[in-house]
Amino acid sequence: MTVRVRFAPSPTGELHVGGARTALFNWLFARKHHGVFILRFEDTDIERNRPELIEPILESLRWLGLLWDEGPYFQSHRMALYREWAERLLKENKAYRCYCTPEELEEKRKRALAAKQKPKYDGHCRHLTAQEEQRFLNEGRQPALRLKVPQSGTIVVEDAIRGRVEFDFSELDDFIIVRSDGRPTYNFAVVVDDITMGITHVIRADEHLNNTPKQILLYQAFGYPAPVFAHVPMVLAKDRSKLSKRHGATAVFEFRDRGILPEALVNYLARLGWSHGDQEIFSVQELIEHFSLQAVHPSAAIFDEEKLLWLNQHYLKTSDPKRLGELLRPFLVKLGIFSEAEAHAVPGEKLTQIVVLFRERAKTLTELAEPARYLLTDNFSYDSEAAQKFLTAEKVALLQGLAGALASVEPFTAAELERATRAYLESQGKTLKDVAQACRVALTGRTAGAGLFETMELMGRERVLGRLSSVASLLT
RNA sequence: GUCCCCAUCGACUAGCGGUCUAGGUCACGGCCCUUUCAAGGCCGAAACGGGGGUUCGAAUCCCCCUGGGGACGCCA
Repeated sequence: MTVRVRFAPSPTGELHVGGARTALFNWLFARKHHGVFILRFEDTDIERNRPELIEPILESLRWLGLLWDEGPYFQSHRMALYREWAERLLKENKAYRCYCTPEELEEKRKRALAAKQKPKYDGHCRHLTAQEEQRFLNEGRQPALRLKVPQSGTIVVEDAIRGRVEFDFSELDDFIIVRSDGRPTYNFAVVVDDITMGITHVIRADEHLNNTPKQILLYQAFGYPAPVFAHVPMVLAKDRSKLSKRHGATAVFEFRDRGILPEALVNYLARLGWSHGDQEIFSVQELIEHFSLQAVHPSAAIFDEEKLLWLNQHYLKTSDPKRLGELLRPFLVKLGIFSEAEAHAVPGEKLTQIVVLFRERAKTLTELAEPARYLLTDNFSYDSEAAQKFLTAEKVALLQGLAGALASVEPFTAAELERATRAYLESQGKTLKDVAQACRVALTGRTAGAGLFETMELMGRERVLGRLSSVASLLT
């Protein structure tokens, strides 16, 4: 049987890293088993739905490379189907109409909670007579539909990650499957969808484990075998609480915008809660090859940005510089270094050179783009502390002399520049160490950076000579 | 309150009864390399939550406690 899995977000927020990991596990599982990865939007909650979020979620998945084979489907387009399936349960006497109002139910729930009891529906409408129903109808009440749940017994969930999990029917109640306005509830729509879409493996977040017995009951009511369930552990913030906005970046887009590479996020997310021996770095191909639900660690995992950053740097160091250079352009704009048009006009070769020179010093594309400010423009500032420390009168004189020595270097390459610089310093009885930092500050405004001569080459003769000879103006 | 899940270094994890004086990675500390910062190399500190069992033997199996998380909606 072909493996068919689905990722089913609800369009109530951006795609966050927890959801992204769930999607990734589904995708990997599908690819590994040559199966089908289906995308489905669970948008039956008309109050909280935000249709404008659908495209960003799709774009997040595309950016991560998690392309779906089928869909996206929308539950909101499948209302007739749900109605039909609900009708069937009603006809077979497996479900019944409930005329209790949300207000009445809320009242009962509060009372139960206050009495420190588990809130459960009391079966009030389970055995209504025709006259009673008519009376409710006359009052103008719109019934919801509830599933008849056995009062006793147990139901077993065989979870691919957690093993056997047992639930007692006494924990369950006759839950609502269709709202009084005719829209299906989550548990009902999910099961109808998973059955009709032929889902073989339900890989989803841990928080749904408690819903699973209800869903299995629905499978039984419909007379279909349940799929394999796999509940993946939650992704937690540093303080062990559920990841949320107050913890900083959580949305996939935020990481993209900060200059995280998709392959780094994918690698990180895959390795969060899953492992394959001691291996840390995985290509997508390796991930597909080695992924298994059995190897998913069952406990919740804390999202560690430091490790993500380390992986990001790894991919910055090892990816094709040309590709990375092109990725830099939007960051040039975002950092205010260039206008859109200017960023577009920067020769690709320059960007590639920046990548090669700085990739070992940057953890993100943002950091990688930063040096372009002093490399490619004159609109940069000097670190006054550094200037004060390194640009002494003696050093300034030396640098001005150096400007003269470098004026006619040909070609203007790192190797030639180093030769000329060392020769000049030797003639002055100085070493490179004596002037390197001062020179760096004069050229870049800062004390940290790439190799001095490589920096000069990339900067170009005009900027180097100009900055060295005008260095006196920086004296304070 | 009830139910469910989880429990190895600060973090992610390896470990699936003896090979564990518990391994790897991130972060952290030190040293080396070095024109700075990085990168890299080497070294180091750092964990089986507690208590009972089972067993010749337990990080590994069972129970209890504790701790953390989740669910208990006409939300998903």
